[in-house]
Amino acid sequence: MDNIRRLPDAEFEVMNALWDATISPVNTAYLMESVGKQNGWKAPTLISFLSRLEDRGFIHSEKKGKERYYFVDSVREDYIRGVTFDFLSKYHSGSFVKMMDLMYGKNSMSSKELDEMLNWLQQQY
Amino acid sequence: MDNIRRLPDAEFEVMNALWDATISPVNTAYLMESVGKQNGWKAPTLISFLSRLEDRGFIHSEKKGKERYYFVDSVREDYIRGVTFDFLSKYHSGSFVKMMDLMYGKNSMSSKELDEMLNWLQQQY
DNA sequence: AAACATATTAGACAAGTGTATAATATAGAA
DNA sequence: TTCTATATTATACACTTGTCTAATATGTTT
Repeated sequence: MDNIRRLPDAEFEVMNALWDATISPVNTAYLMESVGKQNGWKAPTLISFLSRLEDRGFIHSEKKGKERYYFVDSVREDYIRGVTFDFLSKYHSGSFVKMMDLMYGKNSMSSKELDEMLNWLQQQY
Repeated sequence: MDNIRRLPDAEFEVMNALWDATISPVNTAYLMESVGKQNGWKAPTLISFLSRLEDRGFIHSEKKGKERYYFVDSVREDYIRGVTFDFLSKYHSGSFVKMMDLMYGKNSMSSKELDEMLNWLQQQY
C-alpha cells in the first residue's frame, strides 16, 4: 500500500541537512556540524545513516583523500509530495477537505490561516 | 519530536477494523474475517497485533470461555488528529497552505476539489 | 620512513515490527 | 471421563532502525 518509502526519522533529518546545504558536495564534518551535533551523534552513527541513504538511492558519495563527500540525488519536494500523498490516502481517504474537516471541524481554524487559505484558493481558480 | 506514537501499519489496520466494527466487543474470529483474511494472517499473527495494541492502551480484552473479546478504548478521530498534526509539522512546517501549495502549486487541484474546499472554507467563517 | 591524528569502515547489538510454529487450554462429543 | 477440535499463548526469528566500539586507512609531521 505504502508505495513511497518513508525514510526513518534519523535518515530524514540527514536528508534535510543535505537538502538545506548551500554547497555540494558536503563531507561528513559538514553534516556533523549541521545535524550530527544537535542530535548528539557520534561520527560513525552519522556515517551509518548516510550509507543507508546511499543504499536507498537518495544520495551517492565519493571519497577524496580520507574524507568522503556526499551528493544529493533526490529532490525534497518530490519526496515530500510522495509522502504527503500517501499520508493523505492512508489517513484521510485522499481528501484535503476531509482532513481539514477532521482537524478543524468543531473549533475553527485561526482566521489568519483561514484568510491565507482563501487567498490561496482564489489564486488557484 | 513525534509525540503521538504512530501505530505500526499492521496494528493500524487492526485498529481500523475495530473502529469500523458495528458491534462491541468483537472476538478474534470476527477480526480474522474483517481484516486478517485479506492480509493472509494466521490467527496467532492477528492475536499478536491485538496484544501489542493492548499493551499500548488502545484496547483491552476479556476472555470468555476459550475465546477472547476485544474492547476499543481509543477514538479514531483523536488518533488521526494527533497523527495528522505531527505529520503537518514534520513535513510542512505545520501549515496547510504550505502543504497544499507543495501538492498543487504548479498543476492545479481538480475544480471539484477546489469547489469543495471553497465551500468548506466559507462555512468556517 | 615512523609516528600521530583523525576519518572511515566493519561489525555488533538492542528495540521494534511482521510473522509463524509448537505447546497448551478448554468446550463439546463420545 | 476421555478424546477431539479449535482458540489462545508462548516463543522464536528475520529485518529494520538507532547507535556505538573497535579496527583500519590515510594525510601530515617528525
